[in-house]
Amino acid sequence: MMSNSKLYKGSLTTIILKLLNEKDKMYGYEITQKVKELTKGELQITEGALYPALHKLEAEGLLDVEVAKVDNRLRKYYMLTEDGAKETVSKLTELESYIKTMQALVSPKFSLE
Amino acid sequence: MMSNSKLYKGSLTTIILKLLNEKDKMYGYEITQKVKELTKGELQITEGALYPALHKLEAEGLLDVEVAKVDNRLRKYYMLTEDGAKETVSKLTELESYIKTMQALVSPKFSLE
DNA sequence: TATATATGCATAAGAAAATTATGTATATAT
DNA sequence: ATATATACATAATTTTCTTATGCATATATA
Repeated sequence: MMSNSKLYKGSLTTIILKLLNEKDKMYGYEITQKVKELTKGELQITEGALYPALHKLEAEGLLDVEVAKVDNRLRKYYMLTEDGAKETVSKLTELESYIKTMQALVSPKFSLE
Repeated sequence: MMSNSKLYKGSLTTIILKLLNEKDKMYGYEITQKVKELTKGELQITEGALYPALHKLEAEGLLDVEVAKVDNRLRKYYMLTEDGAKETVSKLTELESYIKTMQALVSPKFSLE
């Protein structure tokens, strides 16, 4: 995670889960490139943040891993488990809620009801 | 800061600055109540997060402080400095950018250009 | 009258999630 | 030959929060 904003703290898990929800399996480096592409370079996921996050999600049983060798280089493909798919929905709901809450705080026109 | 979500990390400074941009001076406890009201209880700022954050903003020269005694109880009123007003604009721009970026990541229809 | 709740501040210990710096290794372009 | 891209990993440190605790006064309630 690297950007000029501190707001992304806490968002990495949500991002990983969402990407894996759209593409059934991805490897670490691929995730960093996809995020860079989707955000036009605005958000660069650092390896020091990404790999520990992937390991944690795997340890929690939200991701399964599958090792492959491509062009003589190692790749670790990650995919959502059933629990991971549920957690993705939950995280996306949280994100939506967060955005609404922040809009209510900073722009009165978005008041909550 | 206390809620069902972990996404609020990094948002507290933005919230404080924005509230002080709308009301020229506020004290800590008042900020916690205002946030609770605006978010319908969704977001509860804890004292352990708020007071250190206020002290840090003061140390950075973004806030000025003014002590008052009301009903025999102490209040520390905080207000934006000139730098604080500039930083508020910057933080709100960051928040807007964060929301757009996250929407681009989680909902393809909000792609960045 | 005792006691809980609200108001108002503060800090310390610990956890979570990043940043920054390293390290290893292969493939490809200059 | 050398830099850049691909691909993984971890360790030290920093930031920001949670949880717990402490002090003190005012007010509502049992």
